[in-house]
Amino acid sequence: MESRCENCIVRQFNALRAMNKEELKQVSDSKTYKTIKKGESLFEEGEKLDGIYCVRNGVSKLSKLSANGKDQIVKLATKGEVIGQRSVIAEEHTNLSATAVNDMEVCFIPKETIANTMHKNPNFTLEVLRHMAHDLKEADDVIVNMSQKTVKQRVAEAFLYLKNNFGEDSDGFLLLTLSREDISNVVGTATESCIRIISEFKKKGYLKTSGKKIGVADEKGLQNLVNGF
Amino acid sequence: MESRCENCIVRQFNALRAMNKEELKQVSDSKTYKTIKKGESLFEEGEKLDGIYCVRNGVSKLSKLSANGKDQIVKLATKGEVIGQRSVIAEEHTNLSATAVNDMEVCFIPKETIANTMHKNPNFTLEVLRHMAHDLKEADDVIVNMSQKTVKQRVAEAFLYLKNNFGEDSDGFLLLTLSREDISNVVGTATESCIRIISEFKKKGYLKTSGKKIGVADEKGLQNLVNGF
DNA sequence: TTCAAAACCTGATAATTGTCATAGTTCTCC
DNA sequence: GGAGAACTATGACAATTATCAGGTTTTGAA
Repeated sequence: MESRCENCIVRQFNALRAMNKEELKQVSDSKTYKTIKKGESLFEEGEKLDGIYCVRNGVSKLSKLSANGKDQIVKLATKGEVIGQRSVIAEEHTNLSATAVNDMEVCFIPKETIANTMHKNPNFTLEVLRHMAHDLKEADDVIVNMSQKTVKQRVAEAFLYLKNNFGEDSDGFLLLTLSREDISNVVGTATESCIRIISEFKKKGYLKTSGKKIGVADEKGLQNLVNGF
Repeated sequence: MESRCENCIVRQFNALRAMNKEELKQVSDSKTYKTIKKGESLFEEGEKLDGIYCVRNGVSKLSKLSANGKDQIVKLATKGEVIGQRSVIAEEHTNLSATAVNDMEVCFIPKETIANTMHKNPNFTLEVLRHMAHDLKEADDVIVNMSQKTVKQRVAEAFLYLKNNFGEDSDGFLLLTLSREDISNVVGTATESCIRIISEFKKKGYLKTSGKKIGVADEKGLQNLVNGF
């Protein structure tokens, strides 16, 4: 399953696209390939990271344990995204835990390789900066949603997000299946409340289910709910 | 009130510390000095920015209007901090509005000057990146607090934050006086709920007031509350 | 100084959300 | 293929928080 970064499609989605051939070669030579099984963790909150992870396949949840014992999922990272860069750049311990939501394939790139390129290639650093600027905007938007929208609106928004970012199969069911608990932890609510709202949405025709799978049945309806109608 | 950036103390707190003499001269020559009165806005959400603001004095709230008509304050920026860099770096319209909470003095630096330095000086870009990494961490923490802590805990936390980041006078009253509405908008709650909790904290001896001024009277007590005791 | 507007405060009530208890369902793995 | 674990579901109730309505106090501008 190993391959050369130069030919990696995934790279097109992240800051590594700004690297030149020589730099990519260095990454290719120093990287290690890993598989992580569903439920296993890439790293835990507070750990010191020696490099960053580039996701080739699968999805990871980035979460933080709060004082009341609940995990808050802050972000879901999928194919093409890089995990751990914030901590490596700031030279701090990680602020979040990363856990595989399904089976994953990732490349681990040692921090020295990254630091090396950042000192030599301003374009790469700038590209990393742009990606982080984007992450920051998203985080700010999440803050506003968390504090100003009702749980019902946030659940609706979560399903629209899952549909638009992870897609659906030919029958209209979400490709990324999260447990009810994970959905609650994205939304920031009690699992029971989340389940109740999903049931309600099903009754109202906004969602459909088939076994464990959930699908968006009425995107407009959900969108109206999010917008407060 | 004009002065040379080379001698500006404020610069020590932000990414401009990584600039060399020549670059600072360029900033000094292109910057403009502005004063903004309490309540006036530096920019509104959705505007296109032609540069960044470096705060020399005063405090600005960065907020976003949500669908229900309430402002959510995402960050308070004070002396030494830079405002608008995210939007300039990402070359996007601003995501937040910036409004002066009290009278401000700021320097406006055209984006060309910044872009110019970023392309030439990797250390500067890296320093900007580090600051943004820090902002992102703080934003992630806010997300967790918003979704997992009660309003009471968040109010307690807000006062501890105000004390530790903006200081208090010799009588122990907060130097930064926010309206009850602004506090609610930081905490993400209804103004009435916020006022009620402030009253309660006063009765319990956690806070003290004198006219419009509020002071932290029992830091330990507030901290315990935040931690869930 | 005065008066209107804004800010602050409190009570009553309703709506939202969380918690606890319990039961059904699905999944896993021996 | 069956036992136990984990996940999903629902009801009853409690706690939290928002909303509305009415006051008082403070502020700022004429």
